[in-house]
Amino acid sequence: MSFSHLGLSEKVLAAVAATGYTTPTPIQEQAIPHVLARRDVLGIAQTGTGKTAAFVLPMLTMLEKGRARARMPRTLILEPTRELAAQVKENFDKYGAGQKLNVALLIGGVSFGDQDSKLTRGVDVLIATPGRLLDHTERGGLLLTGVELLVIDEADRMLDMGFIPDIERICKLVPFTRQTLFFTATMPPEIRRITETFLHNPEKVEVSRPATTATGVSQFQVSVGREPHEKRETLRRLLRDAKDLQNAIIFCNRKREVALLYKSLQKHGFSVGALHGDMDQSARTAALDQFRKGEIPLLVASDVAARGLDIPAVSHIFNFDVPHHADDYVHRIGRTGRAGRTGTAISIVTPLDFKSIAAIEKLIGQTIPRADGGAPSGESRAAPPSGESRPAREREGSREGSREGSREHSRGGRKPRREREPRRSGGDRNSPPQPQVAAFTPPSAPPASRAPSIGRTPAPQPSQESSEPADHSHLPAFLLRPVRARI
DNA sequence: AAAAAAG
Repeated sequence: MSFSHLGLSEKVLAAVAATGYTTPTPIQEQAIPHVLARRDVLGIAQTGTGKTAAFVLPMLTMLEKGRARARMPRTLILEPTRELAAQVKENFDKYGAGQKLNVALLIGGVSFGDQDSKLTRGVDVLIATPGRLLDHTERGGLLLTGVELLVIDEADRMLDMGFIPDIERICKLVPFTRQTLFFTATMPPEIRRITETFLHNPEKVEVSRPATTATGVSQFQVSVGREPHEKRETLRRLLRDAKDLQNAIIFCNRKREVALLYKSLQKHGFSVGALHGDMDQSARTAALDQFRKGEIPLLVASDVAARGLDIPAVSHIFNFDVPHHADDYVHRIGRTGRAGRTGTAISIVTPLDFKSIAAIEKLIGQTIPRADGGAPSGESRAAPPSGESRPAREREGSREGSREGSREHSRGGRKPRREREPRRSGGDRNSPPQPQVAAFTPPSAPPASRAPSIGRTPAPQPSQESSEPADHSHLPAFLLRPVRARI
């Protein structure tokens, strides 16, 4: 199976080849020919399935002919969040490098004027979030009557976010005869209804979605009391003890909590970024960039980061707060274990969260093993602590690429288990000497007094005190904030 | 109960 017989242009094939991809994903293989045949497509797929390229590549092929007129974009892509919009833009930049295509990003939080002047010059591809797009159309700087192809991405999420009325308005502004590509991860009744009005005789393309959680993701829960500081202490300990932790997204339910936890982790010396919707767009972009590049290993985030964001190599997800919606849990932990990799997802659970956890377990059809000792409900303690994710590691065999290969293996302390030193050095070869390590030694301990948690792990945990004051001594170097403060 | 998106 290769890209070459899907009907893509030479230029696009060359661009794909240049990125190193050789085999289309199922959604790409199924959708691309239909898109090129100018059919409407109903795509049921989540991010991580290669969905974005499934529309970007054929669009690039189709756009090779013709050119844009002022204020009249030829194609329009709607995304629920600014970050997703930016991510799609990057795809056009990557695959469309050889084409002199005008691609514009219309999102909130950034200069309106720049966007307007770009529209004036004419754009082939407009990628937008609904609010800012409507802002432009209402001010008259944008005409959608020339749109030949409309992409509605992450439709179910737009529904959750209350965007559907906006989408309906936008759909009235584009020609009835346009081609429409509609992507959604799920098919709730409301979404089914709008597909009937937005799409004309669509080709349905469905890829087996990991309806719940990817198989390569080891999930655990850790019980704590309800005091905020207990959760923070527990998180720090989990971060210190996690095995194979390369980077992690730490989800909170509220923006305020994101800000708070971010500050707390910073105070404790962690190299951490934050991401939520009340931050400046520039700060959002910067945080995400740094996290993607590996400059910052930890990202505290609201659910703005829960869906769709494509960060291929997230090793750990922490739910600092258990999401109240089971769906959100699935989306959050979907940020790890991507592209066949393995990952670990750990939820910090207070007594207030039992109902949510029950709902989550029901949805995903499995129980989430406890990584801690005392199960308040008087249950087992089963699982290995935190990042152990033993099954994942064994399955894995060898780590992907050498990229950051050095970081893992850092665990110390615990049982030696399977020497892998030889491979380690191999893996390090290409990476810069990484400070690191010795780190994950079972640090001078979890607040042993603190009941819950991982405290009782196989490893003998010296019971000392971890007094709130920053105790960096046991942090893996890469988790540490550089001395010279960055901002 | 909260997040996101327009200001």
